[in-house]
Amino acid sequence: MAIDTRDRILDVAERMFGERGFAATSLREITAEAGANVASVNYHFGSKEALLTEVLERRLKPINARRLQLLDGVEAAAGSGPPPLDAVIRAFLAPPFHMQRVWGEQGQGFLRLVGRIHAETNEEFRATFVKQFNVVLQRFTTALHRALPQLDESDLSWRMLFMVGSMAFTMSWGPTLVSRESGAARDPEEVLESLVLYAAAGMAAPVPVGVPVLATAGR
Amino acid sequence: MAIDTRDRILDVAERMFGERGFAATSLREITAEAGANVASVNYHFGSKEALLTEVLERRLKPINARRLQLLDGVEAAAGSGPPPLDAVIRAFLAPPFHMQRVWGEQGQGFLRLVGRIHAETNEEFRATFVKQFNVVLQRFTTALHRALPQLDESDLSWRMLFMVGSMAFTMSWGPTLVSRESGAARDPEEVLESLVLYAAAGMAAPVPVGVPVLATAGR
DNA sequence: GATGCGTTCATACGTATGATTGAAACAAGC
DNA sequence: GCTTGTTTCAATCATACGTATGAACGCATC
Repeated sequence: MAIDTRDRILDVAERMFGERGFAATSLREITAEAGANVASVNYHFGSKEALLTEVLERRLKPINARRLQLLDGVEAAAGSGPPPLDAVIRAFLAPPFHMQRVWGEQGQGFLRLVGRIHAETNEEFRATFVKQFNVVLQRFTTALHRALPQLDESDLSWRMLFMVGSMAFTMSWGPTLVSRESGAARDPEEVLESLVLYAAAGMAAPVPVGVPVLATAGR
Repeated sequence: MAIDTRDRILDVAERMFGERGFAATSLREITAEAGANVASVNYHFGSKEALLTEVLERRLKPINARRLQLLDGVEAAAGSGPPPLDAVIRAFLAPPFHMQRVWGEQGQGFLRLVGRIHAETNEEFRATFVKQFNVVLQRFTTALHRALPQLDESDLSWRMLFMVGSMAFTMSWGPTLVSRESGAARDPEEVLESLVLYAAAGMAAPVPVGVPVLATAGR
């Protein structure tokens, strides 16, 4: 075999988890396709869940690191003023799309998995996943708040949820769409730019009119 | 028991599929909680997959019917002119949020399931799901195209993907977020309005400038 | 060429799964 | 009160699962 058993397992698991989901993929399928023994997963990773964690971390760490790096650049360029909205958004959205190109076909499987991971596994695992994400989220929340001072905390949180949703969904379904409708096919970079444009406009949408109800005494 | 075994199974399955996912939920767990025998699922529905189909259709049919009904109203009001963008978007997004109120807590479980279903099950099942959705998608694509004539077909498709992504993600994660950060908590109707505002702005974002390839992706 | 160590292997364990069966319980019509 | 059709039940099926075990292998180092 060309590469390490451990890496082959990671690659195959990444793709299969992305295609069928975590629970629906058996270790036997993974190891069979990876040309390894069933026991090798438990030898190298300890358990199926630990394998998933490893699959995610392998890709997620550099992505999140890159996000922070890009944000650093954006904030440095902005000096003491508010950072440009689209630059902040691009710093957040670009890394996964770029990795897609760097990692090739393998990376694509991972993106689908990330799109899925939000929906799969149990609550505690989601918590682990979110935790890893928390530093990034914190930094970008602050930056976006500076770029959009007219939004209150609640509006900003929801709009970030919307943005992440678009991203996750695009990662998970984009490949399917591209392969089906040739009309909509485009380069990942183009999709990224479309998404940045869309998200920036959505983020900058007018503040919701102060609905009279407003029983939120807490603020 | 108060109601039919069949309905009890549907209710429990809806909630459990939403909470843990399809593959990770066993028929035994469902029937145990529903106070029914394991065999009852196969008696009433034929298989586990058929149960999922039934769970989805029960809620999805009225939602999609309502979407088309609302769109009819919007288009009738617009006469021969282009329909207002936010009205079209609201016609699409409102039904699931309204049903959430009508159906109460049960409906919430369903929304999470819908948010998930995009990511779960095999490809063929996704196809079935999409097919049911196709008429709705077609109608709304046309309407949006009339509201946004400056967008070409490809841009429109991608932006609709972004919009559906926000919606699905919000359905799946909204409840979790609301329960965690009390600061972000709000009425489903308010969330809907935020989402409509966000999506309308994103949809109406300026057409992407025709960038020539622009290979300088990462600064 | 023996030793030690990281890796891979065939194989088995106990459990859980979705599905099926045939009998029992039930309700309704006559 | 028997009949008929529907629904529920306990029990069982074959299969698949994640994990564990201990022996074999590859290959350095001595």
